[in-house]
Amino acid sequence: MRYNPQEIDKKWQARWASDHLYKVDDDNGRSKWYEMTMYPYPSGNLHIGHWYAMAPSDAHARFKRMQGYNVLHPMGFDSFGLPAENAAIRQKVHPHDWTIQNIANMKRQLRSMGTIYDWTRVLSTMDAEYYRWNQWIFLQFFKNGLAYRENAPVNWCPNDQTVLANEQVVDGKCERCDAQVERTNLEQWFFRITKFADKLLDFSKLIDWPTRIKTLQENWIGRSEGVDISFDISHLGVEETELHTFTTRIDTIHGVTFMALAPEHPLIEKIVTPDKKLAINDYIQLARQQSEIERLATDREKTGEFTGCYAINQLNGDKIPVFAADYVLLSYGTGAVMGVPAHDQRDFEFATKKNLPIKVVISPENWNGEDLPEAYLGSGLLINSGIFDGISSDEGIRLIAEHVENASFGNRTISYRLRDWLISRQRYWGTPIPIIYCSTCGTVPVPEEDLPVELPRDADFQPKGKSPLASNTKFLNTICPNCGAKAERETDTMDTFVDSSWYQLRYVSPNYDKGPFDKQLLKLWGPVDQYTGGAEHAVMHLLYTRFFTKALNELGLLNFEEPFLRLFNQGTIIADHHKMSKSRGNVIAPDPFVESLGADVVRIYLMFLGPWEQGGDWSDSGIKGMSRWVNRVWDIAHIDTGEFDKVDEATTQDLTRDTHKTIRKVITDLDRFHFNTAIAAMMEFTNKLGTIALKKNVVPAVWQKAVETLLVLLAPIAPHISEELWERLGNSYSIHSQLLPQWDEALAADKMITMIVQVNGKVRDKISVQVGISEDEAKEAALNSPNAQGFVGDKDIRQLIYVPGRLVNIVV
RNA sequence: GCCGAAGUGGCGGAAUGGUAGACGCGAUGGUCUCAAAAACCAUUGGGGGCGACCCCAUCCCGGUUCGAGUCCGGGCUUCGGCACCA
Repeated sequence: MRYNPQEIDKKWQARWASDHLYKVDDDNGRSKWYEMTMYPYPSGNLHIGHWYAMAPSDAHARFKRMQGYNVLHPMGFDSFGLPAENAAIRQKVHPHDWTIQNIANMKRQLRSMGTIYDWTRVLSTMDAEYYRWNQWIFLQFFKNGLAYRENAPVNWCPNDQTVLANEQVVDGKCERCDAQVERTNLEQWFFRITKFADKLLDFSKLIDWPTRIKTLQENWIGRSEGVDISFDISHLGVEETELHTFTTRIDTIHGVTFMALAPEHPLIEKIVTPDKKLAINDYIQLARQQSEIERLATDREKTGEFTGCYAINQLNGDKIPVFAADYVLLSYGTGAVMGVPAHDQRDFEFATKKNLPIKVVISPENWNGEDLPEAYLGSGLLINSGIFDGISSDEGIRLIAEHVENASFGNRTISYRLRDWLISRQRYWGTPIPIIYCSTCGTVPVPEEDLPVELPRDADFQPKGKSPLASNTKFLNTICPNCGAKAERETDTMDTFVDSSWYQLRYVSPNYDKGPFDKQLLKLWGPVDQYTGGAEHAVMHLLYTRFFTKALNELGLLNFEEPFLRLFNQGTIIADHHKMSKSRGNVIAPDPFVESLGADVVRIYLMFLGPWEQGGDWSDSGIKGMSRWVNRVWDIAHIDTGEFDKVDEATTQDLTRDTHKTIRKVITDLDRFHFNTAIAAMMEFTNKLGTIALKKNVVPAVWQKAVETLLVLLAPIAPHISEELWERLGNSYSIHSQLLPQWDEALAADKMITMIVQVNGKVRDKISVQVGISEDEAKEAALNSPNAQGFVGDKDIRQLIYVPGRLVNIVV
């Protein structure tokens, strides 16, 4: 009887389903372990990248289960989003129907992997019973000032006819459709994530996150301490009497020779002098056509236009020309820069281009007044700085900040690169924002009891520059919940990152209808102990969900502050040394391999390819090795020990030792996601069993134990074949309800070891010695080694290095 | 430009500062077969020697150490992320 994966996979998948083997009890007396992998977008097919994320995480969750934990390892679908809407536009399929079909297919594929997902807990974000709680959370945020509406410049994708967050613009192009992004203004809903900037910088409550991800988030938040300093423009006769700018280098304030405003800065239109108006308007038009990313390109020449106006530096009375310059961003700081060409490289380039004076206020070492070839960014003694001359620039930062605060020219402040989270989408396939606009009462939140605001099935979702919901009058027209007058609904929907910002809370009680989650059950399960997923979500998803957790915590809805205590990022899988892509034609489809070789072989290969953390290189020939191994395990499990007639005590002891060594290696490796080396250890063990099977020289009971151990260790990785062989060996169902064996250090310990004999650090001999050998005995044995003696000769022995259990190094 | 990760046989990859190349793929030879496939056995970093063995070898150049793939300094290359952040 040969191993027949097609039959065995189906047999056990059906049995596990009908027995509800993976149904999770909320409280079964064991310690909880909540392990999640990032849920997929239901694009229609699980590709090998999905498998690469899910098979190892499933194996790890199974491993924890067999360690005795009560494991929750759920699965769901990120089912709102643009691809469904694009498919609807292209293929005239309703996004709902398209997504439902895809989910059905992907569920089938996920089952074919032999996963432990509890399908009674599956969630899908497009369900009204899910997104109503998006709306509910939105209302809580709104009531607590964490959601607000503002007219703001946004990235506009002309192709998708929609707004993109800065984070979703890649290389000046739309992340999803690659169209060149433009800039425009719209009324948008925001979540006030910036309020949590400092809390998000605090990683102290995390148990284990990659430093890399923490650094990325730190840089993304981009906290910098500085001074908000104002320049006097009261003489210009406009409403504003001061021009505010943020600087981290207040010590260079006396070196300001120009001001640069972002072209979109509202002040520009007001202050521009009549003779400059034409040129400025042209410049603003030009800047508007450029995406933010284009404007930020470092190799670009600095451009700008003089507004004809001057601002007054209140520290020294200098008259400073004000420019519009597109290297200044409206979205950072105050949208205005004080230009200090001598001590900032960008300002230096701008000043050079515009022939502006370069005034040195920090003296570089050994500087004797010549022109600077580039900006001097270092510290030094202040010069040309009035009463601050002669003090160090580092001290200047403190003293001048104090001075401007006392003089009411400015305030010490903290600026962040992080911007508030724009959640409005002018799209159909998403969560409607639960807001009503009334001509009398203004912006009115939908009462909680009226939730969900359901997404209507019929809508014209062809993009027309505004939300498809705006053309659905049945949806649009409503009654003001406040005064009963005719009113209109908000027609924007929410960013799908809202869905994924709290889904981990919903899995705990996916059908709960009195709130987003059952608080009691969440006390039991939350927070997530282990999260796994790709590093591409380092800043967006992971930052947003941390923000949600902290905000819900602050609103008293959660008793913890971090969503994911441990995070593991797997690498990406490539094929034949290249990134998989349709154009290259090297995309691996998992289904054919599952059909021909079985799910277990595909699972094993994905985990064997390389370290999970670093990704792996798939090759069609490599997977054959896994098939061979699994077949060898099959054969070994079928060996009849009745024929073992040359029993040898020493070999039997070796087998016991190898069994315990293998347990130790596999368990410690699986715990740390080192699947590849755990599998290698099991292969080695299999090879040893194969040799023994030929020699028939061990005690049958020890053999039996060794084979069963191998199967139990294999179970998390290859659930089907291990279950089948477990049954064939006469054990009771199910192997997946077994506990992993414990290893015994004493039994795993070697008796004889190979000791290395080195002469001057070079290996000259390998001798077999007792484990407990004393230092003196070891040294003597080393000196007596004939091989080593040949290299020592009659030279003086200067030193003998002894490393217990390892080597002796003879230094001559 | 900045930040991060990585560079080891023909290939994917193993190696608490202590036997470099575990495990697997591929290749070569053999067994089985009419033949092939599959499977199994053996060999497989390069060079030298009849041989026990010897020399060289972990991107490059230095350093620390009895001993470096591993630690330190400098450089090169690849991949990933971020990027005029005032």
